[in-house]
Amino acid sequence: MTDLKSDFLQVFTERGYLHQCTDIDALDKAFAEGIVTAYIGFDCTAKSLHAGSLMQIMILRRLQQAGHKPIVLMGGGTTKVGDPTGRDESRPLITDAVIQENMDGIKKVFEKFLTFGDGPTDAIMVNNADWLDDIKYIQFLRDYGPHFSINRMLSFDSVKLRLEREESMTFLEFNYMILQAYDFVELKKKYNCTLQLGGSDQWGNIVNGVELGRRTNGFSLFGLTSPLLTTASGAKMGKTAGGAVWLNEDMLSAYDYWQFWRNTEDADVGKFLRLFTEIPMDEIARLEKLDGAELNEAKKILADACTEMAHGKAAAAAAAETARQTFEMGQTAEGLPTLEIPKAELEAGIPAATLFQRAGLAASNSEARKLIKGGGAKLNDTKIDDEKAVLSLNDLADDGRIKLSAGKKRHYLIQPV
RNA sequence: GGAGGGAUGCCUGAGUGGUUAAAAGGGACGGACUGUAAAUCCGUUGGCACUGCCUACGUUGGUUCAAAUCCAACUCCCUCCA
Repeated sequence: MTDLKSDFLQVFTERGYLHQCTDIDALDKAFAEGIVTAYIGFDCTAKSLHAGSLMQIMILRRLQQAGHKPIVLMGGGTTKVGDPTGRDESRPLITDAVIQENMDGIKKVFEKFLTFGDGPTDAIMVNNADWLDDIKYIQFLRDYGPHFSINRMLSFDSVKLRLEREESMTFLEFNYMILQAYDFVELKKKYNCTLQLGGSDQWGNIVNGVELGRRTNGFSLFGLTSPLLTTASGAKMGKTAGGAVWLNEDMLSAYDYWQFWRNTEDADVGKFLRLFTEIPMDEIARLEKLDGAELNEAKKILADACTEMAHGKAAAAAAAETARQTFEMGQTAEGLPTLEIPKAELEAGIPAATLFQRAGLAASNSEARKLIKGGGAKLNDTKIDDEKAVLSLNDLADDGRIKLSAGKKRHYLIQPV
């Protein structure tokens, strides 16, 4: 690989986003010469994206900062088909109404990371249902079918793995890669989009689009992928005790989001700082060299920066302060997640296990009881010994609340009203 | 259309009439040690009104004192043949 000239690709490489490119020199040239329009597709399978998609979001943000135009492609159409990539079995079919709802939720995230508008480098968001919904089947087959070889399609990982594992794959899913390829061509025609970005698992799909564009219209398109992110211990990015690390605040509080980043493994701190923050490289180099416990400072900076971007400065500061009081001072902090409960109910007495369950610290009463039995449950920072303990107004702390803790990290306030 | 194989808890996977809420591993959660890290060790891992009861081994029905285990039908998956 020759030296890169474009700002974007330099940053892209140095921060660790680069995995593969169809033609990096030509792409570099394009970036250096003018505005490049690039897109990433997102599935609408949930109401919010989670941390697993954050790298792709950051890439679009970087792209825009470097003076190029990002397109967020919502897979309103392709979600109806379902991407088989990395899937052991077919996804359940999602209805149009759910897809719409999911799209609305996902949009909110992008507004925090990108600037949308009509300007030359303003981001736009488009929905592939706009062109996929009205495809004429025979026409489509005749126009695009001849450019896809079944032999080749069977050799793609998304298909091959499924076949090897002896899992069934429907014709519906088999078509996904064709539609994604078609998306790229359509975006080129509509918006002069010449680059598709994505995770390395999307490579096959992306290459298909590049080739389809060349064969049908002689377009010169590019594909650029980023590594699939796992933590140092091999876990998939974006999962934690409570489930997925959602980016929308109504799905995961800013405090929990901050905690997620604060709990990053040592070995990942440098990588995460590069990928998920905009802290300058020399500063990151300094931070990741910190030794032992000092590295915790770097984790806080990481958590601050990430939370700021997703939830705003104020929310990030509040989350950091809550964490500081809770973990460093051992106090009961204002900003902890709080459950309100009618005073009368508490007066009558509530089993501790029930309260843990209602606060979401345990999935069921049994689980809560096991937590208490295992010595992991605390009431106002004191271990609960009796799994049948009943809480009442007598258990309120001096500030009139109850603090419940499950393990060392998960805390909840119970506020009588 | 025909022949054969299969479906077990969050996942992988053992179990082929009672001692099975179901081996083992993984994951997850909790504890100890730490630095809100990793590694390691220990414990827990279907639900509930919890020394008991209920639900569970693809679905439905049957045999039996007793079924994840035997039988029948059905559903879905896989392989081979046409």
